[in-house]
Amino acid sequence: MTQPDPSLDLTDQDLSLDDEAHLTQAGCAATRDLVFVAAERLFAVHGFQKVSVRDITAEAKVNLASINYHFGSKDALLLEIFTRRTAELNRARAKMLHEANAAHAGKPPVRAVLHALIAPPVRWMDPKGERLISVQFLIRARSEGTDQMRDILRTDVSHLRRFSDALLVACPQLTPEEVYWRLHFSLGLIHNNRFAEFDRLNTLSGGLTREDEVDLLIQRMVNFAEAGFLRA
Amino acid sequence: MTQPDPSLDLTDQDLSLDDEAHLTQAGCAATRDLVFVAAERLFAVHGFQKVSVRDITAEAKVNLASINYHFGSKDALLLEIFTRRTAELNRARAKMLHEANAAHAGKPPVRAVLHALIAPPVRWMDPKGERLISVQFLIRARSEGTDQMRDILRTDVSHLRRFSDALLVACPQLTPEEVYWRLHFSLGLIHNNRFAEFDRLNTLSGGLTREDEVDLLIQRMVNFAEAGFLRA
DNA sequence: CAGGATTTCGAACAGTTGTTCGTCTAAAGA
DNA sequence: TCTTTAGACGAACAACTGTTCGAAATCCTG
Repeated sequence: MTQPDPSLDLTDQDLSLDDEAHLTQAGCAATRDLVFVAAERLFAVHGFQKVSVRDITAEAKVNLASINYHFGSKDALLLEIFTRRTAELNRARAKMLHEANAAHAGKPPVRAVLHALIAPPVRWMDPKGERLISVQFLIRARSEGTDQMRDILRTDVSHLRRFSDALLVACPQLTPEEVYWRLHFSLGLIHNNRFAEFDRLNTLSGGLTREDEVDLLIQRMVNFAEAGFLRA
Repeated sequence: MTQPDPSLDLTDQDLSLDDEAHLTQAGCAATRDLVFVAAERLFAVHGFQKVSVRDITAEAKVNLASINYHFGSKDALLLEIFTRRTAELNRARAKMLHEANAAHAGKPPVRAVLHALIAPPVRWMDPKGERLISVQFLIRARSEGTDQMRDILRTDVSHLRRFSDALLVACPQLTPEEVYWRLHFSLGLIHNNRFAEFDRLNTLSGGLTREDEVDLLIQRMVNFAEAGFLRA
């Protein structure tokens, strides 16, 4: 690592941030946090428009006016959930890309880059974990989100560019345009994995009940994407 | 006010059906058709929940009660658009698969099967055509649709099974489970190609303004998916 | 043209939406 | 102890939702 690329690197504070630092101290769940988790769950399950502020406050067992008092508006609450979860996901991806860079002298192979891109969100999909609703929320935000959310996704190319730069280094035979398209396709593998689709696939394949199902799914996805990148 | 019976399934004699046979004769756009096209457009652009019946009737320049009179309810209108467009898309795909079977003595290669799966919806995405809103509507229905719509998609495995069967024949070295997963991934390539994402990609790649852009995109997607299937 | 059927129209319905207001409670600071 | 202040609470607001109804208008057939 004679000349570290700043775009592929991470600042130390990025990697050490605590995702749950926002919670009220002493683990005491304040009204604000109750609203946050209830809203995220309901939004993830039923969609943004179908959930009213009364549904949220009822689920959180707090007063109706709490949302407007603590977050300003329903849309502001939505946006705060979105920005926090997006930052967490980006951080997890950046951390894995950082480790891949360290392990391969700044030139990680295609498979390592794709793994850093795919593994974090798919790991969140583990039904045993409590991150499932967060990734379901983020996937929903991609299509049902407000214009402001989509602007954030669109202007957040700096995060995506770390991966496209790494893939360009790993695939010198490909033009940048080709790399961008195949990266786009790889992202499509992830976004299509909402859990409603899992049922549809279960009808065909016979179920996903294995214990290590998530890791196996990651391997399948990385295999598929890697083949698309290694193609001539 | 008789309801049509659009069958989502398809037999070989259906391949010659006219998609626009439902329109009022002599091209005269009746109120029902005005509502249909206006609703499809608004739903595709703004989403299902954000569009009210007053938005639709205003866009169509018809009376407010027209939706309930001609379709029964807002949800029934939504469902009719969905079933019709789904049937049209399935028919186009089945026709291409049928032709691939005829051209390859019943054993088409992987590439031909994937092309039959990918080309029809991506062709609809051509901004020059008038099918763009239809495919945008269908993509939206996949995540925002009612439970009834998702039931139709989930139980419509007979359509998808034609392709999985053809892929099983073309890839005898793969287990059925592997084929189903890779087919799932290939579908993800398509569903991720909503046009909002195109802008995001444009920021990276520099724009998609070529005349034959759609055909080139189909080639890229088929290349990517084929590589994933031909992988050992 | 007559008259039944079909469609259009305006108005209103009852319910839900996000938000706001004034008041009350309770803990912290001086 | 008195004052300040952040938060919780119930009630209400105005706007909007999908739907329904009866009357008016139009079309089609005999």
